[in-house]
Amino acid sequence: MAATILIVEDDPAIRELLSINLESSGHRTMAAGSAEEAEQLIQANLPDLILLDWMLPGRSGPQFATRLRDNERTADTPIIMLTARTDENDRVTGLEVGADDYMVKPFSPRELIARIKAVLRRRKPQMTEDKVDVKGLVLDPVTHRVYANDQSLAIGPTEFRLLHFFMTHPERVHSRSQLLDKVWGDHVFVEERTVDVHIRRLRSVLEATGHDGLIQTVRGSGYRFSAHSD
Amino acid sequence: MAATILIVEDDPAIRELLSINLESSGHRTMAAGSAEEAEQLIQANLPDLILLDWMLPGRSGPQFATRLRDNERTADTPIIMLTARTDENDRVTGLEVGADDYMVKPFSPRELIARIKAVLRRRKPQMTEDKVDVKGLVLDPVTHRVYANDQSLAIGPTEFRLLHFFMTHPERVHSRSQLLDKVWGDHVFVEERTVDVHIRRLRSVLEATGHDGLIQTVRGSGYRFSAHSD
DNA sequence: TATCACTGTCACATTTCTGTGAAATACTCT
DNA sequence: AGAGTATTTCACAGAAATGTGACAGTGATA
Repeated sequence: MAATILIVEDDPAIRELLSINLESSGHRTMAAGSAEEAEQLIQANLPDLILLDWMLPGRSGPQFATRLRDNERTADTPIIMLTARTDENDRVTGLEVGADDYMVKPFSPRELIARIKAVLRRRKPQMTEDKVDVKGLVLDPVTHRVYANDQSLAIGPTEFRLLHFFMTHPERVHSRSQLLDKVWGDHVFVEERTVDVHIRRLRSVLEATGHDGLIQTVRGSGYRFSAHSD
Repeated sequence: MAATILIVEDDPAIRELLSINLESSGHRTMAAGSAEEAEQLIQANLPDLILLDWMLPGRSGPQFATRLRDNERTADTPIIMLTARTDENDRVTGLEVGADDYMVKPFSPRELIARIKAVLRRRKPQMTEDKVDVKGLVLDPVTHRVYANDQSLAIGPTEFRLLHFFMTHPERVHSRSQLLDKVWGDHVFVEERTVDVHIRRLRSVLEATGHDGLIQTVRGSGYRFSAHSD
């Protein structure tokens, strides 16, 4: 579950420490000393998770978190807040502001890694290696295979990612642009109509076993993957 | 099943004793007196297994083990903990922390060798001397030979290692860079496309008996060795 | 030294996948 | 029904990934 993690922390020593720890456990890191710097980095490359110090020069951590939440592009990027305080109120504020978790310094690298893992599992389920099974349709990220009732299906790379995203985020409507962001990656410039075509391709693969009904069109909004017949 | 074993132990006498014992049973050894020293050695040369003393100057054994587990590069290097204590709690802590086995000093060299063998068998299947057999394709690490339906195949060293790795880690998709790490060794810098060429060579050897179908291309991801026809 | 097996890399061939425009079809509302 | 969208479907050209054969360098061996 290698992820790209953005560290926002003004103390260079702590920044470096975090960076080394995370890198050594297989993540990629980006580091920023201020909110402004962080925004630039995010602009260039959207991270999978953000570690945000409570105290920042200029804008405060919670303020910045709010801003990230309000921005569509970063609205569902998980945030873990770091703070030196032990005040319970901070914890509340932190979570209110949309942080996913909260860590009090000093903390062990082990705990940090564990929390990151937990948060990613909760917020970015398609990054894990768990098998997903919906109504006899099974997708296994490890072997990179898709089975419909134990029969293996031939599926292209994009359709595989698309299906994986759908299966890990079922029962909810995804607009075409959301799908482009999540499945193609943000910063990718393709026509929205392209999504339709891949939906079509995915459906025709699933048709063989009748699983194409799982992908529903929500006219005017996008598509939904749902186990309920309608 | 000669392996490279790193001994991390602060008492020089015990270190030497272990080293002699292991060497005499065919293993290569590296020795470190502290966690820091150990890290340097690991950096230079990744061992196949680590013998880790419970008590170390500076960082404790379990702490170090945790760190090794968190680091991607050493995450699946087996660890055997050594301790003077007999306290059952330690055993639990040790295993919780990710150690593969646990030995109470003093122990017989015989027992040590046996445990090492057992752990390697469990964690590094491609290092054992067990024959692997998939669908009539038999690889024998001891004689360094490959048979397809009892007919011996001429196969080069790299193809042999590649096939061995595949056969001991079947069904799972391996990216080109993972294969380079595991088969060529980490720290080796070669083009990713080189993997393709060796896959080609391996396939053409297996073609004679139709076993080439076991090696599957997963477009966009890497290769997979699979017994399932598809 | 000559020979031989093996390796890594490259260039080119082949296969497969992708995104797009356009036409066909479906849906909604008046 | 008919106009006005929104989606589905198709075919295709360009792009990207993989397969393949050749080659030169290396080291071992005779």
